[in-house]
Amino acid sequence: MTSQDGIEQVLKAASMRVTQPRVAVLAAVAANPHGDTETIISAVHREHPAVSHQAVYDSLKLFTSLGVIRQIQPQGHIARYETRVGDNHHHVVCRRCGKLADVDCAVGGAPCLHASDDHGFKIDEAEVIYWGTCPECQAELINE
Amino acid sequence: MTSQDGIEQVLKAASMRVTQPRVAVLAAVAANPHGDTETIISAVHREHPAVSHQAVYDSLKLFTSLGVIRQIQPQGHIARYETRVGDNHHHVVCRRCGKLADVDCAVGGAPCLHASDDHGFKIDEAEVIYWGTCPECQAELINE
DNA sequence: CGACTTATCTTGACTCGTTCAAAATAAGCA
DNA sequence: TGCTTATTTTGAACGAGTCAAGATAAGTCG
Repeated sequence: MTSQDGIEQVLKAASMRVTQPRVAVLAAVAANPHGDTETIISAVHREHPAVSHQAVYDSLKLFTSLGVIRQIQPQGHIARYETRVGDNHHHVVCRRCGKLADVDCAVGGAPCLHASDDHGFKIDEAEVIYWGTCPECQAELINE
Repeated sequence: MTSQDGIEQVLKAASMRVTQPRVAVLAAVAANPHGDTETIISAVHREHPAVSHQAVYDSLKLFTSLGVIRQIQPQGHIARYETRVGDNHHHVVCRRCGKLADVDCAVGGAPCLHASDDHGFKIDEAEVIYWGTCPECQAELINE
């Protein structure tokens, strides 16, 4: 799905050009699960030093709107990206160090999607973020 | 709970001073449900023109850490605040205009708090944000 | 009640992730 | 191979939020 060919398919299907920066960005996101923008930019630069940060931002935004990648941005943290989309999974965030991990839906397919009173809103997505403390930080807290 | 006396109780219990800016900020948050920082600052200024934006930021952070108010910050939007805390309710956000509404828990007391696999994280909160389109925006979209 | 201590506030500069805009480049078509 | 125009590069700008130093006032103690 994020293979070289897959990328081209997706882009062409959306009438978008297949460019080096775009391919590099998608590869970087796939290679750095939950990586933030900074990480993605660095990863891209390793292979293609000439790619500008702007191109990375543009590509990330494009892929996000196409549904190929997903942006996650917990409160107080900068944006992170992942290629795992469409399976309705959620995330746990460590309050202390900001680490992020995937969490499959507790309830099944599309949990929590029905609010008790939706105020007339037409809801299309339920985003769940679990907050807590990661194993490493738990250990460090004990040693203080 | 956010009455004049209540505020003093909370602050004193935490060994914090009861100051004009703090009282004004809490009153402003109570009077502007889901108001963003800009709104809170304006509201405070109406009564106390001399209060600085920094004092507002400080107070908001203080009250948030004390658990008196809650900060909500959907992706791509600036921080908003509300005084309704401790009842585990969630929010719907309009993708189009950013409007925010309260949503009571669909499942009951503390839904979704148990992740299927928590990766060793010690989870203390489940934050749910529903994304959709508010009634007004639905109407406008039809008229286009 | 008045002086003191220090938490809190004011002021104003600054950070940093992200966006904007114009000129240069290269992807894809003919 | 050349052309058209979507993308990129470049470099400046934005804005919510933070930092730091000195001024102020809340609470305390005599």
